[in-house]
Amino acid sequence: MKRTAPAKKKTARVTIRDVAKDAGVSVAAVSKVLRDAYGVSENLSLKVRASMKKLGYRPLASARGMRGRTYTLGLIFPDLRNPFFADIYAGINSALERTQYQAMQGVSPTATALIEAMIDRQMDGLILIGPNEELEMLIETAERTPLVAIGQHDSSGDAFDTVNNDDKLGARLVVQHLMKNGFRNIAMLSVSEPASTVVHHRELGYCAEMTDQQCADFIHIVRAPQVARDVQVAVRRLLESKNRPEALFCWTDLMAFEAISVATELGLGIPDDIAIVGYDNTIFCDFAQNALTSVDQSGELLGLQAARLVVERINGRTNAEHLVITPRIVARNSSHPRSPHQD
DNA sequence: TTGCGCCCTATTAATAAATC
DNA sequence: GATTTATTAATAGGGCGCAA
Repeated sequence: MKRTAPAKKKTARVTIRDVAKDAGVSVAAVSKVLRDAYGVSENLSLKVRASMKKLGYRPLASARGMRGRTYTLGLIFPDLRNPFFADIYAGINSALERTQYQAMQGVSPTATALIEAMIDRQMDGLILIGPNEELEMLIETAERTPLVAIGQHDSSGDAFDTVNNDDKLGARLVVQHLMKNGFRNIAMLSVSEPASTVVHHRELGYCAEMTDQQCADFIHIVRAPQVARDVQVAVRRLLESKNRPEALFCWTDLMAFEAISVATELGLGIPDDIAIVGYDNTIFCDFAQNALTSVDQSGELLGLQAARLVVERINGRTNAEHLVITPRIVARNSSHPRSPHQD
């Protein structure tokens, strides 16, 4: 029995053809208006835009993708809990505001599957934030799609662009600041897994400055998995130990807040019993109960530059740019000089 | 099951038409 | 005649229908 052919699905979607017909111009003319391409009169542009508005036309990303552009960027964040990533996101958004590009986000500590998914969906370029992938893998990805990494210090050659803050300098600034305020026995709270190049650089900076300040004997790095419970256990052990440090440099604000919480629970005064410094200068540093000294690495600027670079890559730039932003310390109560009547 | 050809939608190179 | 503006035809990757 002959099966009746299914009725041809009538696409409700308005296409460039419908717009062209309505405006009385060619589809190519509409395409040019869409892309702000050269060779379109003001008059024609107005006509086309009026028709697009009237018909509610939206360009179809997949169809644009066939010709090489979807005007979509993929952002991959390692997690959503750290408010620092919101600063980066704000920067990316403000850079894209005046462009046709839209950013789509994904969240995964191991970006590999998400990278594939975004390439499958024909994203024009990717911005990876704090990627933990092997350098090899990043380079291989960069061969397939324009790529910019924020927070990746390994030398990538020309394969992809990087945007970083000077993490070694940031850590040095912390040590210098604490020394200036009278703290010499400074421990560092770091992360064990996954160990990104960012963590590594902060540890290097901490060690280098401690050595330069003749305090190499005090160098003490505590590494905990980036899980609230594990951090609390590690901090508690450190603060309860016989040779408790005078100050604790935490590799992110998020860890510093954990440290503040544990210190408070133990009845320790901040900064008289233990000074605490974070990194990222996230909004919660300003809250009175935290008053956390931190390093500002301007997440917004990092995001803004990354977005600019990836669009440049998409437009054909092949040589790499490696931007480094200078961090600055923002002092608050958590690291003020200790009260004079302390021993 | 395989393979051909068409369709989907938007862009672009080549070309034609309009304007100064 | 030169320059600007708009059109036509070719094209992209993958899904789908149809014939072999």
